[in-house]
Amino acid sequence: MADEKKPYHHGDLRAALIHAALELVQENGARGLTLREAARRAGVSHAAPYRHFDGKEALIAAVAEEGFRLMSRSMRDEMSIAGSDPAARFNASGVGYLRFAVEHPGHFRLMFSSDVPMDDKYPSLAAAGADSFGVLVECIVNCQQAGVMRAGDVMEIALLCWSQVHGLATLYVEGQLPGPIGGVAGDYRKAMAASQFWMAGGLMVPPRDK
Amino acid sequence: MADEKKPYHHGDLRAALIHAALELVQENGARGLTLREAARRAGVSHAAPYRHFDGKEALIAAVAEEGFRLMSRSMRDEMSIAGSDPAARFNASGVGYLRFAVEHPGHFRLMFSSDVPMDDKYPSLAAAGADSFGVLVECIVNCQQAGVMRAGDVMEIALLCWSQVHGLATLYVEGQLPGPIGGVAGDYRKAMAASQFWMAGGLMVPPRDK
DNA sequence: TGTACATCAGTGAACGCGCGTTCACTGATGTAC
DNA sequence: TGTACATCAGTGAACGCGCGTTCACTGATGTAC
Repeated sequence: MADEKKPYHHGDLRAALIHAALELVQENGARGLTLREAARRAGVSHAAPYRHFDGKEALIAAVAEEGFRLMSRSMRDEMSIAGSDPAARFNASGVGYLRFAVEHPGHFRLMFSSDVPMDDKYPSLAAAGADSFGVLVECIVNCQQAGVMRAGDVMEIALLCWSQVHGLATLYVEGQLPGPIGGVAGDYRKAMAASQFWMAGGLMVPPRDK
Repeated sequence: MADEKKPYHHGDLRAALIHAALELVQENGARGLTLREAARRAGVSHAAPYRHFDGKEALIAAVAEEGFRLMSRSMRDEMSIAGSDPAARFNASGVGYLRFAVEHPGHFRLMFSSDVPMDDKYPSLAAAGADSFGVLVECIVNCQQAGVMRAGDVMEIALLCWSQVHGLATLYVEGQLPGPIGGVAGDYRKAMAASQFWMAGGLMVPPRDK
């Protein structure tokens, strides 16, 4: 890729820039993501990106959007493997979420950082995010219909489920977990199994009705 | 404060810098935190901070450390209000965590960002973080001893509890939540009540033993 | 109580740096006739 | 098939900026005698 004699036109600079941006985020966090360095890695002058993105913000938006798409895919992949049982699929969506975070920590971090613009200026980004959330909602509705999850406001339940998995993912990805529990969280299948146990009511002893 | 005739010595520049740094993070995120601007706000030349901090990293560490202390206090305050019942205190620790995040979103964000150095270079920061975590662990142990929480590896349980609350806090603080559920999460007492319900086994219908 | 001196907490100029963005430009590509 | 021309995708120099950090300095404070 670097040894080819360089043609004047890059071919797919847009994709190359997104890819480079990702590497940068992975390596040095959001601070490491600069237009100039991304251009450098794509083997192109620092002004070239402006042919494909309005500015830095637009590049970040594109990276985040791709992230949500990859995450949705990861969730759906796990769900397919899980088969048709609604509870298993619900659980699998969480596994997919965690797997994405563990495998692409930098990407994950950027997606949920305050650097991504949440304007109406990037509707396709918003759509990609909504789609990921939709996968979870769909799982919950299916569980409710199958009678394996209590009835109740779907959004509220989704918030709790999302929080659980997102919290796990965040703490792991930020490296905030001390050794022993870092290991548990890093093993996303084990972590999901544990949280599934929790979700099934395994943690607290329900208070007796008086 | 700004109208006093300025003495040559500041008085408590160290604290003033931490305070200014916090404002900056609150206003413009981690990117907005610069030594020069913090010095500016403290009414002092841009070189003065070097009398009190080794460099930017040390300032960030100090800010994060203060954050963990405030968070621990918030948790303990709620626990005191909750009284002596172990389950109530456990729940209150979560309320305190969420309250801190809701009331100091910028501080919270910084504390868990990858900008805070997690070297051994800042042992008091590590200690402050460990103390916060210790509050949670203590609550869990008390619940187990009182028989209101299942026995089991404390660290693993702590990880799950922490994830739940941290996820809620993070999603809220990052403004990632769409309108309706953003409201639920923003009301930290309501959110904790909901997640408490979950923890008590209210979400999934436990699978029947075959 | 007064004085010499060390120490401490600030100042302000200067450094080098990499950044985002703009601009006039040039090389490559595609299309109309 | 050839040619003129519009369009597109890059280049490279230049801009202004704010940053972190260093340095020699000076004003204020405290302490020993």
